[in-house]
Amino acid sequence: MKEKYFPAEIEEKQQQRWAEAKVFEVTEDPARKKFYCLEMLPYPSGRIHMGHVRNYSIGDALSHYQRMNGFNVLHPMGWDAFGMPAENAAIKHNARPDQWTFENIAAMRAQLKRIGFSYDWRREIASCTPEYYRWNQWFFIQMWRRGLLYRKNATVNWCVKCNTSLANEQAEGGFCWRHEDTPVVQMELEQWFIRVTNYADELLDELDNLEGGWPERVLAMQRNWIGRSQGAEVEFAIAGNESEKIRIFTTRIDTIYGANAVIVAPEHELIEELIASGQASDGLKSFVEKQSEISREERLAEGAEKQGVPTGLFAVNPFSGDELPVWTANFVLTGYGTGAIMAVPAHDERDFEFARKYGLPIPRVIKVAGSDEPDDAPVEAPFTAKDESGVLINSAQFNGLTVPEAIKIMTEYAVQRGFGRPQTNFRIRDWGVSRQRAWGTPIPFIHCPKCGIVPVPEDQLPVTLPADLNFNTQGAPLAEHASFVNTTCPNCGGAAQRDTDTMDTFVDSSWYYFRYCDPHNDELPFDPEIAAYWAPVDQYIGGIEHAVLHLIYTRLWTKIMRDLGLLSFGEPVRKLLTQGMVCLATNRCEEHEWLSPNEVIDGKCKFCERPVTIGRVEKMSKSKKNTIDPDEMIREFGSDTVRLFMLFAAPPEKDLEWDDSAVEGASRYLARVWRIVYKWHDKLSNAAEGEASPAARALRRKTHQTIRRVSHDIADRMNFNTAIAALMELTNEIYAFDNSLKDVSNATSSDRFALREAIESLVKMLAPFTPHIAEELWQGLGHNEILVASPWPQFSEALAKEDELEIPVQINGKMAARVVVAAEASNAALEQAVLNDDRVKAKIGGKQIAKVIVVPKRLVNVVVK
RNA sequence: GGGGAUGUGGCGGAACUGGUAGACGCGCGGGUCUCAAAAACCCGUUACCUCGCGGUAGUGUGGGUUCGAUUCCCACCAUCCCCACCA
Repeated sequence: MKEKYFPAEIEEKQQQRWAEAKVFEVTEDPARKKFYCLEMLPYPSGRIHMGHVRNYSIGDALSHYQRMNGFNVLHPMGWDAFGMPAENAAIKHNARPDQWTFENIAAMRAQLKRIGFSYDWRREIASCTPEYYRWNQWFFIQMWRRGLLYRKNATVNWCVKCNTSLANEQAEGGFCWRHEDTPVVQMELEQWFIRVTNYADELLDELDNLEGGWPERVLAMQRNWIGRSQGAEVEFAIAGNESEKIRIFTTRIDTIYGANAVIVAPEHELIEELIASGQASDGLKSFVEKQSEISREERLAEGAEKQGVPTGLFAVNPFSGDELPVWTANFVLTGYGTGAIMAVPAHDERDFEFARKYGLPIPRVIKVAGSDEPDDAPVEAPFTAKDESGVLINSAQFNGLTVPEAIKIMTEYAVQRGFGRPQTNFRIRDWGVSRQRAWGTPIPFIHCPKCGIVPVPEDQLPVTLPADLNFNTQGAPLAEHASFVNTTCPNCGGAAQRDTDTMDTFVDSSWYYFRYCDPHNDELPFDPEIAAYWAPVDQYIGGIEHAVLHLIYTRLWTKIMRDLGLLSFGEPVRKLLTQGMVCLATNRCEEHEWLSPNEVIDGKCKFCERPVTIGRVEKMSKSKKNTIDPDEMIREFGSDTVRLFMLFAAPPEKDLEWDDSAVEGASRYLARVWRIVYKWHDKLSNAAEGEASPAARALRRKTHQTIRRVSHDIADRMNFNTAIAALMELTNEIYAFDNSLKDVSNATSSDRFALREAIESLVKMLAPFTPHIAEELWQGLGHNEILVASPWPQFSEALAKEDELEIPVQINGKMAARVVVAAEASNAALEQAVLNDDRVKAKIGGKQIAKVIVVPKRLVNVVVK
């Protein structure tokens, strides 16, 4: 063992030992408990960044801990390898996207191996390989057969930069998820869709079961996104043409006697008919035209002012028989519900605003239960409560019912009379999965002029991407590749054409971690029996940005796989941790804009010496140049130091600010551990438990308390920061003990026993966080077995127990004194000790003791008057 | 507008189910060692008053519950995130 800590020398050496011993390679073993620890797979952009390092350091710490605790730990890594950057590289540098991608993968894999994460590399997958994406195609065909995949002409989100359509989830607030400055435009296109709505109820309801294992905000975001709303559809006949109906959706059928209008979206088919048949007024035509011209963002940006025009038609309220004017207005949306509503101004904010603006009547039909306000009192503000506080008035035979009763009874009434029915609507839509890109999974269908859409026979999968695509084209490279497109129909044998869309890359990541379970299977995506052993994932770790993207898709896909008979469960992830971002302050120079940390010298710009403005602490990003390169840090300090810093500086779910001094602190700590182990490593043999000095007993107590605390902090809370703090405390105790001995030769056998126990426990417990130095020190202590495959230390309650306790004493809840008592002292003895204490007596003085509250082993509060 | 989260020293953060607020680390100050410096080791570090013993205040703000509140309840303020004319 060397005297000084040189990370570069030991890290590679220990990585080789692990690789040779295959300690991270696992197979199914029904006799052992499994633990599946998963980190979100990266896109192979070319370089690992600090966000990755943090994510994988968290997962690695947990994996090591569970492995040392006897679990059969599956800890894999792979590449989400399809997507736009490869295509952009192909266009820009005339490269091949597959070559570009595989070069990046090689570079990043080498980086991950240098950091020494405990992956089973035999299970590595890349989603751009035919061995992988063939199963995407297989899934599509299974889904097609079950009606879960379909094709329809639809208005889709289109990003002009990506030059492709996007799912709703990828068009956040009207902007492309990859180009935050690029508004999404709407486009008519025939597309492939996955029938998410079949699973909407289940996707929502099962979120309740994830409570406790998933962060509350992710659950809230998913609930929000799925957006279930229960109500009813009601048909209003058009006056004078009773065979024609307008179907409206409402969650408040109880307010229907208060409707003053029916309002349809400007895109509603009724409007189209009116325009087509020449019945539309000029005002209506120009209004509709204007609405179609302005984009979604412009509509929202215009301050959301409500605008509408009457259509000239009237509709009959099926409950009251009233004829209501039919309007069209900008705030009624096509694509949600039926694209038509009834307006009830007295009980809806929007309808109230609209009625005021256009001078429509505002009849009230609900009032506060028990109020003696007259039923025809003018409405000052809409009354929208949907609970028992509202009672129906002005509603014929339904008067007197509470709102919830009325909703139920009036819906039933509508069903009986045949003009309505209960209806549940969702905000979530079917998933548009076609992309007009070339670097993705080809959609395995053939368009035959005679037979229509025909799936590629399963024994002809995969449909592979041609290697010689031409990316320097205005159009779609796949569609222009004649030998790819032109084929024969598997059904009739006639000439036919392949589908030229590719799949959304979120398909790839929807099921990849099941493939890790059985990565080389060439008959199925995975063997259901093998998956049944490893899955579901016990702990998943990744960024919050996937809360409503990947994490909804993968829950959906799991349910589909269950229905295909591949799985026996529908929720893929037991526990989810959304780790915080890695942040750094930005620097800005007037002349040279964003500056990287090493372009700032003494607060001045390196290039022009102008003073630099320090900006906000933000997520590390290339564009703002506030990044720290993991490779540089690891070269300077070693992988262990970088990991230790990241795990110690903040709890995993919080944002982490990079701090050079704190990194040095982490490095200093490891050197400090090294020195004390070096000092004793060859002097701890022949130690016996024997009669221990008080100091040795105290050290043993600290050791066992630390084992208890660290185990709890990792396993039950994933609070690595406090676990590491506990290890630092133990280290300080070891130093104090070492100092108290003055000289190595003073140590008795039992002193050395206590020291050995403390030092060996410390080294073992460092293994999850800083595996290389721990492994090296373990060897230095004379152990031949591999530490990261050795058992976690166990603590003894008896040794962890304190002999004496220092009990705080309060007088009327304020801190007054401390008394030392035996740990076993009874409540009565404790109370007696407190009341006999001179300081306590003095503080009580002449006051009378009203009562004494004794919290065993914790505190005594004397209440005086 | 609806929903979710966060708020503790100079800084990152501790405080388990209501029980000694500030663990651990960074930074800062002091000491030991040294010709000197670095490193290392040791001590101190919420604020205010006090030479010291000690005292007072203190976990965004204002209330409440309790013997006792960073922790529970109510209202408010600030910051961040998600959804948003969704009927």
